[in-house]
Amino acid sequence: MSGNPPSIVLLPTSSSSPTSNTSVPTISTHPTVRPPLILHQQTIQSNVSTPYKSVVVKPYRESIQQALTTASGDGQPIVLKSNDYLESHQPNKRLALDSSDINNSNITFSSTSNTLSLATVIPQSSPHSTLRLVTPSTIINSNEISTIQTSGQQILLQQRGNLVITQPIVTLQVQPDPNLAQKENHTNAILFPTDPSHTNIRISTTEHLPVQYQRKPCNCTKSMCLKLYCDCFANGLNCQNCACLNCHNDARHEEERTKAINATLERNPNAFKSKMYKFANTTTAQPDRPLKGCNCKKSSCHKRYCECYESRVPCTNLCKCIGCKNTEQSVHPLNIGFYRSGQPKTTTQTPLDQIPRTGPPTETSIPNNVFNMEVTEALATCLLVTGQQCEMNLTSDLDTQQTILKEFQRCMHQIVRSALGRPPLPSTASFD
DNA sequence: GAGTTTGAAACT
DNA sequence: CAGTTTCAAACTC
Repeated sequence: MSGNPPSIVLLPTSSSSPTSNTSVPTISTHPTVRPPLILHQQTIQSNVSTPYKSVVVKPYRESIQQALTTASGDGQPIVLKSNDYLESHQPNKRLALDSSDINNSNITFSSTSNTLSLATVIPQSSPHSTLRLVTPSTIINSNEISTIQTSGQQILLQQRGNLVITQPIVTLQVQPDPNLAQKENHTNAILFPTDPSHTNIRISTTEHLPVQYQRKPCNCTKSMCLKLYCDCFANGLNCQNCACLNCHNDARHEEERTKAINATLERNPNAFKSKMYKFANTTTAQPDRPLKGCNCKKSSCHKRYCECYESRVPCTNLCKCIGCKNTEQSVHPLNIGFYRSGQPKTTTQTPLDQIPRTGPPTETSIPNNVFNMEVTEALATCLLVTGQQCEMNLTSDLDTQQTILKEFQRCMHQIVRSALGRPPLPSTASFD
């Protein structure tokens, strides 16, 4: 590690002042006693969809100790006290930092011997501190700029040890080393052999994610992926595993990328926001999620050329389309705003919650055609999403099964009540 | 896989 | 603001 004090360089982002000049503001942090880290954990929206790299965990206590030690800017090691409370190890827990963490200079990081760690101290009134490891100690290849790419956001460890956060939201997924799982269950104080193969960053894929959570690689040839033509860029993401040519939408062209972001925002302050977002039951524009109508002429808004159609939202009076067939009636309510970013679905609202009540109620019988393809697909979607949420919440297999079964039960009740024309039961589903 | 169509974004 | 051009994705064959 060089003699330079650690510093955090915050590049302008879409959520920071878009009109600020393009020079890079630098915020230096010099933690003295303990890393002045306050992280708030936030629920990750289910539109988190992009590939991320994961890191392998060292034993928890050791990693925290290393993080705290190396994070000390004044060279004084911070030693874990016996009464410091270590948050239980949650290997796949997703934590998010946002720009306020940076702006308040309450993020710190450690980098020494090519390792990167982040730890948090959660202030409490008691004399105990709660320590949370954000990233485990991770060996970084010092020969090149190393990047932890997470959900399209990234933390960039430059060779001098500066930390560049290029997006306001940074999510990190920490993947447990299967070899460690048993040891850590036994005790988190066992030292882990410093085998680099266990600590190198490795890339995981999103193949296990449902299709709607996967990001399609772009194929740009002329825009350098620095125009809104590029879907990656438009979504505020760096290109990754794309087939684009002459791509500048990556960490190596951060300066250009930042300029492009600023230029785009100057032209269109609503760039990088979901355009078609709407809540399922309202057409009211949300304050920072403007509705935008389509302008289709030939597709009848029934092709994916139409952004409304692709977003599975019916066209509204904001649209200027001609010959529109993408109406409230033609868009199945199960699909309304469900798949795309800015999902309206809350943890208590699923596609099945949106099933319209059909037909006149009969007391005990339901129509034969209740289980049509759409209902079946919606049911499958609910169960799939439930499973996905469990996965993201690190729910155990057993609990996942139970949760899915409960969701199935709830869906069946919902379907039957819908078929009988009865109001839906208040949903109590929660996957926190 | 190549060529065409489409509509959003960019440009004038 | 309107018209035109550029672009990348969707679509067709």
